[in-house]
Amino acid sequence: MFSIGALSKATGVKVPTIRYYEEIGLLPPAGRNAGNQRRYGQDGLEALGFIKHARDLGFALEDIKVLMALDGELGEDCAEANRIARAQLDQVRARIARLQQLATELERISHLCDGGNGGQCKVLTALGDHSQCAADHGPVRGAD
Amino acid sequence: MFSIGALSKATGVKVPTIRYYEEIGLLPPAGRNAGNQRRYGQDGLEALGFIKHARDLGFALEDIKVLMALDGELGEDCAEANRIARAQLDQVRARIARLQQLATELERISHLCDGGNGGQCKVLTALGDHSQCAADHGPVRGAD
DNA sequence: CTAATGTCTCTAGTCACTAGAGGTTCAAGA
DNA sequence: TCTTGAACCTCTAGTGACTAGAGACATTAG
Repeated sequence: MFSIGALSKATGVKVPTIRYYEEIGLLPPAGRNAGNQRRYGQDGLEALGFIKHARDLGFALEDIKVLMALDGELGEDCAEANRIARAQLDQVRARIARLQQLATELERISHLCDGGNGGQCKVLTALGDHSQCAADHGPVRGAD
Repeated sequence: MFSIGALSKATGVKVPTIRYYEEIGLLPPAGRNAGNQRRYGQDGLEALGFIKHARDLGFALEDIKVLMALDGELGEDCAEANRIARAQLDQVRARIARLQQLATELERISHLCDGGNGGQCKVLTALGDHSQCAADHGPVRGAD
């Protein structure tokens, strides 16, 4: 039996985060001891480990909820799990492409300063003027 | 003179977002017409354009605030602007590296399903078990 | 003049946590 | 057994960068 602190150490997930996961229904409500403190068994450890790893891979909590539900189903729907994983992969690839454009653009802007300051900051000018951009970078939004 | 809607169209920043920028002090409070509606001039257009472009490049609103303050200073502190731009570039590069590891890991997990389902979903197993991972990917956190 | 669209303020919701207050329980040492 | 300090409890509020909606007022085209 683990306390919440022991579970936290074992998984690397912070204590308030574990409570938060329980609150939003991602983790089933933990059993309590006589003093109302949470106690976890092996299944709790495994569930939180799953969540942690999936989060590290960039999955949204909603996706993780679906994946965990699949895990409990008869036959474990591999197709659906794979679909979610591939969708996540697509997102990650898209984000990489996007960030690479930004890196290129930022490098360009950054080099404008290398030659010194001719009365006006070219970095600020470049940041203000999209039309100077080589590529048509759009916005990057969304989490990890 | 632009209305807030016209400014929105001109810059691609949504109307509530413009009001939000004003609220947090990123944009100076707009002048109002007789009916209490915001009216913007060329300077408003330029300021919002600057913000939009910087946001597209991934800068945080706080950084943008600093950059805009620099822009108004005598001599325009190029060194400081450049420092912020380079810091942003470093962040972007780090995020790219991180995401590339994740993509590799997700590809591996995703391929586990290609051979069909032998009674247990290997995707779910792989997601649950970090020890199967080739690289030691950590968490990816933080916005763009 | 009327109807439709635009704008106003205000509140609350999003995501995935994080921080802090104020109180209770546990575990180890004296 | 007592004490102390760490760990735990619940609850509220804050983060960043918006987004959504309600209900009211303003503008504009026909």
